[in-house]
Amino acid sequence: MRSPEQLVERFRSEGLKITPQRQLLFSLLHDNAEHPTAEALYTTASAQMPGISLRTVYQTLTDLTEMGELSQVTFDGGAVRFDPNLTDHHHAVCNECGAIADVSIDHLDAVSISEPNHFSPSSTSVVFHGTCARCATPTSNLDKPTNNQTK
Amino acid sequence: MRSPEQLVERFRSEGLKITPQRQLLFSLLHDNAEHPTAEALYTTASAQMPGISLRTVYQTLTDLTEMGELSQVTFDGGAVRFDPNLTDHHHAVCNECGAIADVSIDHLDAVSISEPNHFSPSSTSVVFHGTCARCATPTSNLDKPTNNQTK
DNA sequence: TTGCTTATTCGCATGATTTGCAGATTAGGT
DNA sequence: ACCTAATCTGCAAATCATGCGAATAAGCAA
Repeated sequence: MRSPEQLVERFRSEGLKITPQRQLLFSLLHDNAEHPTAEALYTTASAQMPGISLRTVYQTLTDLTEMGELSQVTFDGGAVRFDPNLTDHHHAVCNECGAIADVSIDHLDAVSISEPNHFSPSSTSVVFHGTCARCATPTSNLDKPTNNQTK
Repeated sequence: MRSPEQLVERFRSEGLKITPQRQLLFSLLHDNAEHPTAEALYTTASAQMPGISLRTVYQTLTDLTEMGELSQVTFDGGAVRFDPNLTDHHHAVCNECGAIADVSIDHLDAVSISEPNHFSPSSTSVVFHGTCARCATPTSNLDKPTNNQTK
């Protein structure tokens, strides 16, 4: 996703209005690597802007997705999560705390479908499930984030 | 998933009852490579057994999943789909018709996470999006299945 | 076969997530 | 300051899934 400033420019140039709700969401999403759900963003946004509507959060997220500024991802059937990272990347989901990390992958080009089934892939996504560094460390469990997994 | 006969044995040995509803679902799931949703199974089951409850379908699917006879998969935030294929495999989703094919993958072991982020993956799943053989063929579009994608 | 016990089925209510709709509000230009 | 279209908001409703209690039936024993 572009910077809040660039998004303001883009919205202006497309005749869309710059509202405080949108600006807040721009800033909450900027460089956000937490893959938040709409509810999570709503909670955070509400703290800074009491009265903002969940409906508006959904609307803005949908708009940004349609503009290609966000992508949506879901893991294991939970709620949709929003990802402002537009670079080519994949995800690692921690089974313990539910954290989702962006990861780059080497040698993905080596992966191929075994059977000659004539499927023409246009994109490939990889999801790792496992244990994140924080949860793997036996010491200082106090620092562990609570489980954010939806399902 | 095991054969319906083997499942009957397993259920018996665990003190579970063999009901006609369960037997029907065993047969509908056996060798089923369509990755059906609970609703889809309910529709098919209802044709053969009018009056069967959607609740029972969900219940049986959950039971089989907890027994390790089925796995659940979701793509792009749609409804949960059930997969009786217990072998190590991945999926190819057709963007046109929504069909989901099981695929085996070569050289998956070559894939690795680039960053030294200390994430310990216990499993890796790959999903290809693209065009299936049937939809890629310009001729005989009449044979094309209708779009089954949920979202 | 009859009857008993308990698992199972069924239908409805409920929960979670997301979208549709319509009226109130406001950004941005005149 | 005023206008108008875009936006926000709250609520209803759609979709998918699960909890719960009453009715039913499978499997066993006599």
